[in-house]
Amino acid sequence: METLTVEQIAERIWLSIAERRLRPGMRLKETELAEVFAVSRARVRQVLAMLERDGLVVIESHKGAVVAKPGVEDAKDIFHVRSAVEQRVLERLIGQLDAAKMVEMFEHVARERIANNSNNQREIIKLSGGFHVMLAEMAEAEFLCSLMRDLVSRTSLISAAFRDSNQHNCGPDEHELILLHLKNGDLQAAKKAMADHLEHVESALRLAQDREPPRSLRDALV
Amino acid sequence: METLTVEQIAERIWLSIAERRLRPGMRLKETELAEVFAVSRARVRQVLAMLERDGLVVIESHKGAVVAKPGVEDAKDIFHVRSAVEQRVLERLIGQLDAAKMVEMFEHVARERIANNSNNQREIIKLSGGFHVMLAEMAEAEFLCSLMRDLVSRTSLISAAFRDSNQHNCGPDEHELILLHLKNGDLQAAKKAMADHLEHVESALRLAQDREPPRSLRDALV
DNA sequence: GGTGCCATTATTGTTGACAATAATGTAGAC
DNA sequence: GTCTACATTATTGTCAACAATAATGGCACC
Repeated sequence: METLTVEQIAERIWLSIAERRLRPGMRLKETELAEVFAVSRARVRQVLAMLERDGLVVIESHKGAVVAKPGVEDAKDIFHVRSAVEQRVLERLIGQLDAAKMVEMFEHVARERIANNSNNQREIIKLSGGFHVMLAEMAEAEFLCSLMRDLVSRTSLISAAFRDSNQHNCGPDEHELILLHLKNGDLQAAKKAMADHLEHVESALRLAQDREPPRSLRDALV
Repeated sequence: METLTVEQIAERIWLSIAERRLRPGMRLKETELAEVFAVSRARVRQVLAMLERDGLVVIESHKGAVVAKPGVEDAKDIFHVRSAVEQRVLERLIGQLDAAKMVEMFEHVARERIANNSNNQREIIKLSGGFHVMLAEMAEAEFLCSLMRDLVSRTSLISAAFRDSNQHNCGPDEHELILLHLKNGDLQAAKKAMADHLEHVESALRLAQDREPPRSLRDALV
């Protein structure tokens, strides 16, 4: 059996969080993860460090890692920053588009639709986040790209923490609408569609109050 | 002698980059760093991973770490995102201010001025970047804070790469002006002052062309 | 019976040795 | 003399054992 790379393990954990199999506040013991993924603890440590930088887990010295538990304020801030960054991505993207990129983008949405129809939750999660990262990549701005990756992973966590059901909330139709406006070269319409899309995602959550039950006795008291 | 922590080493390296003692493209060998700071290679590795996430170094598999060499486009993008984020920080900050914070902020500027007068380059660099991070901290938004830290460190690198002399370019006067507007509760004026300040910093650089001489033969040819 | 203290255990943090990989230098063939 | 193939070296990647720390449970004492 091939040993998993750091990135592969990180993605697996990210997916588990997005699928709400790993809930905010849950502890991630190094030895446990090492056994599950059949790798050394050193590698698990790298993975956890990476997940921490993406805001998915928090690590306390000599205490270990737990899945991060974003508050309502965190969520609102991230959505606000994200909408600003997505606008910036579109601004840059409109000047960098060509036919090949356009095709690739529509193909991505097509894959989203297939996953949606077959109700493949894992693929749906990967692809709907991936759409926004792809836009940033095609804008060919290194920093925007890494920032978007960060924002998407944090959004996944927020979505997992505050969403009611296991249903995804980032459908292919709205993505396609953005692409259509881009294809027409209508930047303003694309930005509007993006803003609406993000607002739909945010409003699908219950950000009014912290509804999450505490994960442990400690959480209930602290 | 006390062994240095990961953060301390990272700061030392960051300072060296900001002071242009470490130039973009320079190689950072693990064993070398381990000797210099008298720590194990494992710790150096953690430091390098941290610096990579901050965009200060790039790590290639089996090749090692080199000081990042931002391009003009990178620089412009980072400044653009930064100005947007700084505006957001001020918006949040205006609602979170109290007398104690105000005092602390003016004290920070006072320290900047002292460092400026005594021409203590190291302190100047630390404090002028620290000013913006402090603002984000006082806005009490976790994500904005970590994002600002990231942006400030990337800005330091850009500044080191594109600035002509070793002179700093983020003086205390403009910082104080922002604080005065905040004290008066004039958000618009504060935002304007911040935008002007960032523009001054950016225009002090030579972003028109890549002036950096190549760091190695390879760079000159590739 | 409750409470504070100490021993035990579980978990993280650190280190040095070893393996894998890429860069460098060298010798031989043409 | 130049080029290619091979050996050497330098550097990074990986791991498993050890040390340090915090959580747990038991015991005496009040």
